[in-house]
Amino acid sequence: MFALVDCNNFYVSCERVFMPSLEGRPVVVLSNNDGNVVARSNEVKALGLEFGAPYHKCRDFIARYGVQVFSSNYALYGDLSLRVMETLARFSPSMEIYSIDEAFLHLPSSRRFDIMEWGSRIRATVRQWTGIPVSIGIGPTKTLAKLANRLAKKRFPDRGVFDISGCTDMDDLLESVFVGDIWGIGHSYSAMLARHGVTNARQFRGLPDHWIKKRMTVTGLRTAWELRGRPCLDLEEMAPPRKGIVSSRSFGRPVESLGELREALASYVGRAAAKLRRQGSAASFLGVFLATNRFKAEPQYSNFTAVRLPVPSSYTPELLVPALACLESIYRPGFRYKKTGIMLSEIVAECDAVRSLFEDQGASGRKRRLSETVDRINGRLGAGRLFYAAEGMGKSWQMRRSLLSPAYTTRWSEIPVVKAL
DNA sequence: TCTGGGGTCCTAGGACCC
DNA sequence: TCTGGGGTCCTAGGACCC
Repeated sequence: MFALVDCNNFYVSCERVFMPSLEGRPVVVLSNNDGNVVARSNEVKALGLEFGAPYHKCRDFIARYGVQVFSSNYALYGDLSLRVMETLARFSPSMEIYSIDEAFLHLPSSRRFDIMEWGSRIRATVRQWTGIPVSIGIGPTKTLAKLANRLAKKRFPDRGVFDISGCTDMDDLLESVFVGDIWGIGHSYSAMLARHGVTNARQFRGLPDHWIKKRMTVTGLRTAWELRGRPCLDLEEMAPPRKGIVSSRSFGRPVESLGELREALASYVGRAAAKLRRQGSAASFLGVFLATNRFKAEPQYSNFTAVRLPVPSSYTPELLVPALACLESIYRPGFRYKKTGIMLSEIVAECDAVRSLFEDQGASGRKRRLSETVDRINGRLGAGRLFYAAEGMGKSWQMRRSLLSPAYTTRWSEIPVVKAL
Protein backbone atom coordinates (compact mmCIF):
# COMPACT_ATOMS: atom_id res chain seq x y z
CA MET A 1 0.00 0.00 0.00
CA PHE A 2 1.10 3.52 -0.79
CA ALA A 3 0.08 6.80 0.72
CA LEU A 4 0.68 10.03 -1.15
CA VAL A 5 0.91 13.04 1.13
CA ASP A 6 0.57 16.32 -0.73
CA CYS A 7 0.69 19.77 0.81
CA ASN A 8 -2.37 21.85 -0.07
CA ASN A 9 -1.50 24.83 -2.29
CA PHE A 10 1.96 24.55 -0.79
CA TYR A 11 3.49 27.98 -1.50
CA VAL A 12 0.32 29.74 -0.44
CA SER A 13 0.17 27.65 2.75
CA CYS A 14 3.80 28.59 3.51
CA GLU A 15 2.95 32.29 3.28
CA ARG A 16 -0.02 31.75 5.56
CA VAL A 17 2.01 30.04 8.29
CA PHE A 18 3.54 33.33 9.38
CA MET A 19 0.65 35.53 8.28
CA PRO A 20 -2.51 33.92 9.60
CA SER A 21 -4.59 36.87 8.49
CA LEU A 22 -4.31 35.42 4.97
CA GLU A 23 -6.40 32.44 6.05
CA GLY A 24 -9.65 32.31 4.10
CA ARG A 25 -8.58 35.10 1.77
CA PRO A 26 -7.56 34.83 -1.89
CA VAL A 27 -3.75 34.49 -2.20
CA VAL A 28 -1.40 33.78 -5.11
CA VAL A 29 2.36 33.21 -5.37
CA LEU A 30 4.26 34.20 -8.50
CA SER A 31 7.06 32.39 -10.33
CA ASN A 32 10.62 33.70 -10.41
CA ASN A 33 10.92 37.23 -11.77
CA ASP A 34 7.29 37.80 -10.74
CA GLY A 35 6.33 36.20 -14.05
CA ASN A 36 3.37 33.87 -13.72
CA VAL A 37 0.89 32.68 -11.12
CA VAL A 38 2.25 29.34 -9.89
CA ALA A 39 0.29 28.79 -6.69
CA ARG A 40 -3.31 29.72 -5.91
CA SER A 41 -5.36 29.44 -2.76
CA ASN A 42 -8.72 27.66 -3.02
CA GLU A 43 -10.46 31.04 -2.97
CA VAL A 44 -8.51 32.08 -6.09
CA LYS A 45 -9.19 28.79 -7.85
CA ALA A 46 -12.88 29.30 -7.14
CA LEU A 47 -12.70 32.73 -8.75
CA GLY A 48 -11.42 31.04 -11.92
CA LEU A 49 -7.86 32.35 -12.20
CA GLU A 50 -5.80 29.88 -14.23
CA PHE A 51 -2.52 28.32 -13.17
CA GLY A 52 0.33 29.91 -15.12
CA ALA A 53 -1.45 33.15 -15.90
CA PRO A 54 1.09 35.93 -16.58
CA TYR A 55 1.06 38.37 -13.68
CA HIS A 56 0.99 41.48 -15.86
CA LYS A 57 -2.10 40.15 -17.60
CA CYS A 58 -4.11 39.45 -14.47
CA ARG A 59 -3.37 42.56 -12.44
CA ASP A 60 -6.87 43.87 -12.99
CA PHE A 61 -8.36 40.63 -11.78
CA ILE A 62 -6.10 40.68 -8.73
CA ALA A 63 -7.04 44.23 -7.85
CA ARG A 64 -10.73 43.59 -8.43
CA TYR A 65 -10.90 40.68 -6.02
CA GLY A 66 -8.36 41.94 -3.52
CA VAL A 67 -6.03 39.00 -4.09
CA GLN A 68 -2.87 39.01 -1.95
CA VAL A 69 0.23 38.48 -4.11
CA PHE A 70 3.68 37.18 -3.17
CA SER A 71 6.96 36.67 -5.01
CA SER A 72 8.41 33.16 -4.73
CA ASN A 73 10.29 32.77 -1.45
CA TYR A 74 12.27 29.58 -1.90
CA ALA A 75 14.23 30.04 1.30
CA LEU A 76 10.94 29.76 3.16
CA TYR A 77 9.36 27.00 1.04
CA GLY A 78 12.51 24.87 1.08
CA ASP A 79 12.80 25.07 4.84
CA LEU A 80 9.13 24.33 5.52
CA SER A 81 9.31 21.44 3.05
CA LEU A 82 12.18 19.99 5.08
CA ARG A 83 10.12 20.23 8.26
CA VAL A 84 7.13 18.54 6.64
CA MET A 85 9.30 15.70 5.31
CA GLU A 86 11.00 15.18 8.66
CA THR A 87 7.60 14.93 10.29
CA LEU A 88 6.35 12.44 7.71
CA ALA A 89 9.45 10.28 8.14
CA ARG A 90 8.26 9.42 11.66
CA PHE A 91 5.18 7.69 10.29
CA SER A 92 6.75 5.20 7.92
CA PRO A 93 10.09 3.40 7.68
CA SER A 94 10.19 3.89 3.91
CA MET A 95 9.37 7.08 2.14
CA GLU A 96 10.07 8.76 -1.18
CA ILE A 97 10.30 12.53 -1.34
CA TYR A 98 8.72 13.10 -4.71
CA SER A 99 8.80 16.88 -4.95
CA ILE A 100 9.03 19.94 -2.73
CA ASP A 101 5.49 19.34 -1.51
CA GLU A 102 4.78 15.63 -2.00
CA ALA A 103 5.96 12.35 -0.54
CA PHE A 104 4.98 8.73 -0.98
CA LEU A 105 4.91 6.64 2.19
CA HIS A 106 4.95 2.88 2.24
CA LEU A 107 2.62 1.13 4.62
CA PRO A 108 2.58 -2.57 5.40
CA SER A 109 -0.27 -4.49 3.82
CA SER A 110 -1.10 -6.20 7.07
CA ARG A 111 -4.20 -4.35 8.12
CA ARG A 112 -3.73 -4.52 11.83
CA PHE A 113 -4.32 -0.84 12.13
CA ASP A 114 -6.96 1.53 10.88
CA ILE A 115 -5.62 3.21 7.74
CA MET A 116 -7.97 6.14 7.89
CA GLU A 117 -7.06 6.80 11.49
CA TRP A 118 -3.37 6.60 10.61
CA GLY A 119 -3.89 9.12 7.81
CA SER A 120 -5.79 11.49 10.05
CA ARG A 121 -3.05 11.35 12.64
CA ILE A 122 -0.39 12.22 10.05
CA ARG A 123 -2.48 15.10 8.84
CA ALA A 124 -3.06 16.50 12.31
CA THR A 125 0.58 16.12 13.32
CA VAL A 126 1.97 17.86 10.21
CA ARG A 127 -0.50 20.66 10.69
CA GLN A 128 0.37 21.11 14.33
CA TRP A 129 4.15 20.86 13.95
CA THR A 130 4.63 22.83 10.75
CA GLY A 131 1.43 24.79 10.15
CA ILE A 132 1.04 23.21 6.70
CA PRO A 133 -2.26 21.53 5.72
CA VAL A 134 -1.87 18.28 3.77
CA SER A 135 -4.13 15.82 1.98
CA ILE A 136 -3.52 12.09 1.91
CA GLY A 137 -4.43 9.55 -0.76
CA ILE A 138 -4.06 5.84 -0.14
CA GLY A 139 -4.04 3.04 -2.69
CA PRO A 140 -2.39 -0.22 -3.75
CA THR A 141 -0.26 1.51 -6.43
CA LYS A 142 1.36 4.92 -6.69
CA THR A 143 -0.96 5.93 -9.52
CA LEU A 144 -4.03 4.99 -7.46
CA ALA A 145 -2.61 6.77 -4.40
CA LYS A 146 -2.15 9.87 -6.58
CA LEU A 147 -5.72 9.59 -7.74
CA ALA A 148 -6.96 9.03 -4.19
CA ASN A 149 -5.12 12.19 -3.18
CA ARG A 150 -6.93 14.21 -5.84
CA LEU A 151 -10.22 12.84 -4.62
CA ALA A 152 -9.33 13.58 -1.00
CA LYS A 153 -8.74 17.22 -1.96
CA LYS A 154 -11.74 17.60 -4.23
CA ARG A 155 -14.39 15.51 -2.57
CA PHE A 156 -13.42 15.20 1.08
CA PRO A 157 -11.62 18.45 1.84
CA ASP A 158 -12.66 18.38 5.49
CA ARG A 159 -11.45 14.87 6.22
CA GLY A 160 -8.49 15.26 3.84
CA VAL A 161 -7.84 11.50 3.66
CA PHE A 162 -9.17 9.05 1.08
CA ASP A 163 -8.42 5.34 0.85
CA ILE A 164 -9.24 4.15 -2.65
CA SER A 165 -8.59 0.51 -1.73
CA GLY A 166 -11.65 0.58 0.46
CA CYS A 167 -13.81 1.68 -2.43
CA THR A 168 -16.58 -0.73 -3.35
CA ASP A 169 -17.74 0.91 -6.58
CA MET A 170 -14.47 1.46 -8.45
CA ASP A 171 -16.17 1.51 -11.85
CA ASP A 172 -18.44 4.37 -10.87
CA LEU A 173 -15.58 6.19 -9.21
CA LEU A 174 -13.24 5.89 -12.21
CA GLU A 175 -16.02 6.87 -14.57
CA SER A 176 -16.27 10.17 -12.74
CA VAL A 177 -12.55 10.92 -13.22
CA PHE A 178 -11.43 12.80 -16.35
CA VAL A 179 -8.73 10.82 -18.14
CA GLY A 180 -6.39 13.83 -18.22
CA ASP A 181 -6.44 13.93 -14.43
CA ILE A 182 -4.64 10.59 -14.22
CA TRP A 183 -0.99 10.87 -13.22
CA GLY A 184 1.04 10.28 -16.40
CA ILE A 185 -1.60 11.41 -18.88
CA GLY A 186 -0.97 14.95 -20.00
CA HIS A 187 -2.43 17.29 -22.58
CA SER A 188 -1.43 15.48 -25.75
CA TYR A 189 -2.48 12.03 -24.63
CA SER A 190 -5.81 13.15 -23.24
CA ALA A 191 -6.55 14.94 -26.55
CA MET A 192 -5.54 11.80 -28.48
CA LEU A 193 -7.68 9.63 -26.22
CA ALA A 194 -10.65 11.98 -26.60
CA ARG A 195 -10.37 11.59 -30.38
CA HIS A 196 -10.92 7.89 -29.81
CA GLY A 197 -13.85 8.48 -27.51
CA VAL A 198 -11.94 7.83 -24.29
CA THR A 199 -12.61 10.58 -21.78
CA ASN A 200 -12.74 8.97 -18.35
CA ALA A 201 -10.48 6.74 -16.26
CA ARG A 202 -12.79 3.75 -16.45
CA GLN A 203 -12.69 3.73 -20.25
CA PHE A 204 -8.92 4.13 -20.26
CA ARG A 205 -8.41 1.31 -17.81
CA GLY A 206 -10.45 -1.00 -20.05
CA LEU A 207 -8.46 -0.36 -23.24
CA PRO A 208 -6.49 -3.33 -24.69
CA ASP A 209 -2.80 -3.39 -23.75
CA HIS A 210 -1.54 -3.43 -27.35
CA TRP A 211 -3.68 -0.41 -28.22
CA ILE A 212 -2.24 1.58 -25.32
CA LYS A 213 1.34 0.50 -25.92
CA LYS A 214 1.21 1.35 -29.61
CA ARG A 215 0.04 4.91 -29.00
CA MET A 216 1.41 5.72 -25.57
CA THR A 217 4.54 3.55 -25.25
CA VAL A 218 5.28 1.40 -22.22
CA THR A 219 4.88 4.40 -19.93
CA GLY A 220 1.21 4.65 -20.85
CA LEU A 221 0.80 0.91 -20.44
CA ARG A 222 2.30 1.05 -16.97
CA THR A 223 -0.20 3.76 -16.06
CA ALA A 224 -3.08 1.53 -17.16
CA TRP A 225 -1.75 -1.44 -15.20
CA GLU A 226 -1.27 0.68 -12.11
CA LEU A 227 -4.84 1.92 -12.50
CA ARG A 228 -5.96 -1.72 -12.55
CA GLY A 229 -4.14 -2.25 -9.26
CA ARG A 230 -0.98 -3.93 -10.57
CA PRO A 231 2.05 -2.08 -9.15
CA CYS A 232 4.66 -1.10 -11.76
CA LEU A 233 6.32 1.78 -9.95
CA ASP A 234 8.41 1.25 -6.85
CA LEU A 235 9.13 3.58 -4.01
CA GLU A 236 12.44 5.31 -4.74
CA GLU A 237 13.79 6.01 -1.32
CA MET A 238 17.21 7.15 -2.46
CA ALA A 239 17.04 9.99 -4.93
CA PRO A 240 19.32 8.99 -7.83
CA PRO A 241 21.95 11.60 -8.70
CA ARG A 242 20.90 14.08 -11.35
CA LYS A 243 21.92 13.27 -14.89
CA GLY A 244 21.84 16.88 -15.92
CA ILE A 245 21.95 20.14 -14.01
CA VAL A 246 20.63 23.39 -15.41
CA SER A 247 20.93 26.76 -13.81
CA SER A 248 19.38 29.80 -15.42
CA ARG A 249 17.28 32.85 -14.64
CA SER A 250 15.41 35.50 -16.54
CA PHE A 251 16.75 38.98 -15.92
CA GLY A 252 14.77 41.59 -14.08
CA ARG A 253 15.35 43.93 -17.05
CA PRO A 254 16.80 43.55 -20.56
CA VAL A 255 20.59 43.13 -20.54
CA GLU A 256 22.74 44.14 -23.49
CA SER A 257 26.36 44.19 -22.38
CA LEU A 258 28.65 41.19 -22.42
CA GLY A 259 30.01 42.27 -19.04
CA GLU A 260 26.67 41.91 -17.29
CA LEU A 261 25.92 38.64 -19.07
CA ARG A 262 29.27 37.32 -17.85
CA GLU A 263 28.41 38.23 -14.27
CA ALA A 264 25.00 36.61 -14.46
CA LEU A 265 26.36 33.45 -16.05
CA ALA A 266 29.17 33.28 -13.49
CA SER A 267 26.65 33.26 -10.66
CA TYR A 268 24.62 30.48 -12.32
CA VAL A 269 27.82 28.47 -12.82
CA GLY A 270 28.53 28.86 -9.11
CA ARG A 271 25.10 27.51 -8.21
CA ALA A 272 25.29 24.63 -10.68
CA ALA A 273 28.74 23.62 -9.44
CA ALA A 274 27.54 23.68 -5.84
CA LYS A 275 24.61 21.39 -6.79
CA LEU A 276 27.06 19.08 -8.50
CA ARG A 277 29.28 18.88 -5.43
CA ARG A 278 26.31 18.36 -3.13
CA GLN A 279 25.50 15.12 -4.91
CA GLY A 280 29.15 14.10 -5.10
CA SER A 281 29.37 14.31 -8.89
CA ALA A 282 31.48 15.85 -11.60
CA ALA A 283 30.36 16.95 -15.07
CA SER A 284 32.10 16.08 -18.33
CA PHE A 285 30.10 18.30 -20.63
CA LEU A 286 29.10 21.92 -20.32
CA GLY A 287 26.71 24.00 -22.41
CA VAL A 288 25.73 27.66 -22.36
CA PHE A 289 22.65 29.30 -23.84
CA LEU A 290 21.63 32.87 -24.40
CA ALA A 291 18.27 34.27 -25.51
CA THR A 292 16.31 37.47 -26.09
CA ASN A 293 12.70 37.91 -24.97
CA ARG A 294 10.57 35.88 -27.35
CA PHE A 295 7.40 37.68 -26.29
CA LYS A 296 8.64 41.01 -27.54
CA ALA A 297 8.33 42.43 -31.03
CA GLU A 298 12.00 43.30 -31.31
CA PRO A 299 15.09 41.70 -32.90
CA GLN A 300 15.40 38.12 -31.68
CA TYR A 301 18.50 36.02 -31.17
CA SER A 302 19.18 32.85 -29.28
CA ASN A 303 22.01 30.39 -29.37
CA PHE A 304 23.59 27.47 -27.57
CA THR A 305 27.05 26.04 -27.56
CA ALA A 306 28.76 23.31 -25.59
CA VAL A 307 32.22 21.95 -24.88
CA ARG A 308 33.65 18.75 -23.50
CA LEU A 309 35.81 19.32 -20.44
CA PRO A 310 39.35 17.87 -20.46
CA VAL A 311 38.48 15.94 -17.29
CA PRO A 312 35.19 15.77 -15.35
CA SER A 313 35.06 18.54 -12.78
CA SER A 314 32.92 20.11 -10.08
CA TYR A 315 35.45 22.83 -9.23
CA THR A 316 33.82 26.19 -9.94
CA PRO A 317 36.81 27.89 -11.65
CA GLU A 318 37.26 24.91 -13.97
CA LEU A 319 33.66 25.30 -15.09
CA LEU A 320 33.68 29.09 -15.06
CA VAL A 321 36.47 29.53 -17.61
CA PRO A 322 35.00 27.34 -20.38
CA ALA A 323 31.47 28.63 -19.63
CA LEU A 324 32.52 32.24 -20.10
CA ALA A 325 34.38 31.28 -23.29
CA CYS A 326 31.18 29.64 -24.59
CA LEU A 327 29.20 32.75 -23.75
CA GLU A 328 31.65 34.98 -25.60
CA SER A 329 31.51 32.77 -28.66
CA ILE A 330 27.72 33.06 -28.99
CA TYR A 331 27.31 36.65 -27.80
CA ARG A 332 26.21 39.13 -30.47
CA PRO A 333 26.04 42.82 -29.59
CA GLY A 334 22.94 44.86 -30.30
CA PHE A 335 20.31 42.59 -28.73
CA ARG A 336 18.29 43.00 -25.56
CA TYR A 337 18.86 39.71 -23.76
CA LYS A 338 16.35 38.15 -21.38
CA LYS A 339 18.09 35.05 -20.16
CA THR A 340 21.28 33.06 -20.05
CA GLY A 341 22.12 29.80 -18.39
CA ILE A 342 24.41 26.83 -18.02
CA MET A 343 23.71 23.13 -18.54
CA LEU A 344 25.97 20.46 -17.09
CA SER A 345 25.70 16.92 -18.41
CA GLU A 346 27.48 13.59 -18.73
CA ILE A 347 27.60 13.59 -14.98
CA VAL A 348 29.69 10.96 -13.21
CA ALA A 349 30.32 10.13 -9.57
CA GLU A 350 33.35 12.11 -8.40
CA CYS A 351 35.14 8.94 -7.32
CA ASP A 352 34.69 7.41 -10.80
CA ALA A 353 35.87 10.49 -12.68
CA VAL A 354 38.80 9.87 -14.99
CA ARG A 355 41.76 11.96 -13.86
CA SER A 356 44.41 13.62 -15.94
CA LEU A 357 47.73 11.85 -16.32
CA PHE A 358 49.42 15.16 -15.68
CA GLU A 359 47.35 16.10 -12.67
CA ASP A 360 49.15 17.93 -9.88
CA GLN A 361 48.16 15.96 -6.77
CA GLY A 362 48.79 18.87 -4.43
CA ALA A 363 46.72 21.25 -6.50
CA SER A 364 43.75 18.92 -6.72
CA GLY A 365 43.73 18.48 -2.95
CA ARG A 366 43.75 22.25 -2.52
CA LYS A 367 40.87 22.65 -4.98
CA ARG A 368 38.83 20.10 -3.11
CA ARG A 369 39.50 21.72 0.25
CA LEU A 370 38.70 25.16 -1.10
CA SER A 371 35.36 23.95 -2.50
CA GLU A 372 34.49 22.20 0.73
CA THR A 373 35.27 25.30 2.72
CA VAL A 374 33.21 27.56 0.48
CA ASP A 375 30.27 25.13 0.57
CA ARG A 376 30.47 24.82 4.32
CA ILE A 377 30.51 28.57 4.88
CA ASN A 378 27.63 29.11 2.47
CA GLY A 379 25.76 26.25 4.10
CA ARG A 380 26.03 27.95 7.47
CA LEU A 381 25.73 31.60 6.55
CA GLY A 382 23.44 31.39 3.55
CA ALA A 383 23.90 30.62 -0.14
CA GLY A 384 25.82 33.33 -1.95
CA ARG A 385 27.70 34.59 1.10
CA LEU A 386 31.03 33.65 -0.47
CA PHE A 387 31.19 33.92 -4.24
CA TYR A 388 33.63 34.36 -7.10
CA ALA A 389 34.50 37.90 -8.15
CA ALA A 390 33.36 37.10 -11.71
CA GLU A 391 29.79 37.31 -10.42
CA GLY A 392 30.18 41.04 -9.84
CA MET A 393 28.99 43.12 -6.91
CA GLY A 394 26.04 45.05 -8.26
CA LYS A 395 23.90 42.35 -9.85
CA SER A 396 21.44 44.92 -11.11
CA TRP A 397 20.23 42.31 -13.65
CA GLN A 398 18.80 40.12 -10.89
CA MET A 399 15.24 38.88 -11.12
CA ARG A 400 12.40 40.97 -9.79
CA ARG A 401 10.97 39.89 -6.47
CA SER A 402 9.09 42.98 -5.49
CA LEU A 403 6.54 41.18 -3.30
CA LEU A 404 8.88 38.96 -1.32
CA SER A 405 7.91 37.94 2.20
CA PRO A 406 10.57 37.66 4.93
CA ALA A 407 12.82 34.59 5.25
CA TYR A 408 11.03 33.88 8.53
CA THR A 409 12.91 30.70 9.34
CA THR A 410 16.31 31.03 7.69
CA ARG A 411 17.60 34.54 8.38
CA TRP A 412 18.29 35.83 11.87
CA SER A 413 17.20 39.35 11.10
CA GLU A 414 13.85 38.19 9.73
CA ILE A 415 12.80 35.72 12.39
CA PRO A 416 9.42 36.80 13.80
CA VAL A 417 9.54 38.24 17.31
CA VAL A 418 6.93 37.16 19.82
CA LYS A 419 6.02 39.91 22.26
CA ALA A 420 4.33 39.27 25.58
CA LEU A 421 1.57 41.71 26.29
C1' DT B 1 7.39 47.51 -17.33
C1' DC B 2 5.39 43.15 -18.27
C1' DT B 3 5.21 35.67 -19.76
C1' DG B 4 9.52 30.57 -14.58
C1' DG B 5 12.84 26.92 -13.74
C1' DG B 6 13.85 22.81 -13.14
C1' DG B 7 13.77 17.53 -14.23
C1' DT B 8 12.69 12.32 -16.36
C1' DC B 9 11.84 8.64 -19.79
C1' DC B 10 10.83 6.59 -24.40
C1' DT B 11 10.99 5.86 -29.46
C1' DA B 12 12.09 6.25 -34.28
C1' DG B 13 15.37 6.56 -37.51
C1' DG B 14 19.96 7.01 -39.32
C1' DA B 15 24.78 5.64 -39.33
C1' DC B 16 27.62 2.15 -38.85
C1' DC B 17 29.38 -2.67 -37.85
C1' DC B 18 29.99 -7.81 -39.10
C1' DT C 1 10.93 -11.74 -60.42
C1' DC C 2 14.30 -11.13 -57.39
C1' DT C 3 17.69 -7.56 -53.15
C1' DG C 4 20.09 -10.99 -45.75
C1' DG C 5 20.03 -10.80 -40.94
C1' DG C 6 21.59 -9.50 -37.20
C1' DG C 7 23.49 -6.00 -33.97
C1' DT C 8 24.95 -1.11 -31.44
C1' DC C 9 25.10 3.71 -30.72
C1' DC C 10 23.56 8.32 -31.14
C1' DT C 11 20.32 12.09 -31.71
C1' DA C 12 16.13 14.61 -32.16
C1' DG C 13 11.83 15.03 -30.80
C1' DG C 14 7.96 14.15 -28.04
C1' DA C 15 5.70 12.93 -23.99
C1' DC C 16 5.34 13.55 -19.02
C1' DC C 17 6.15 15.52 -13.99
C1' DC C 18 6.51 19.34 -10.20
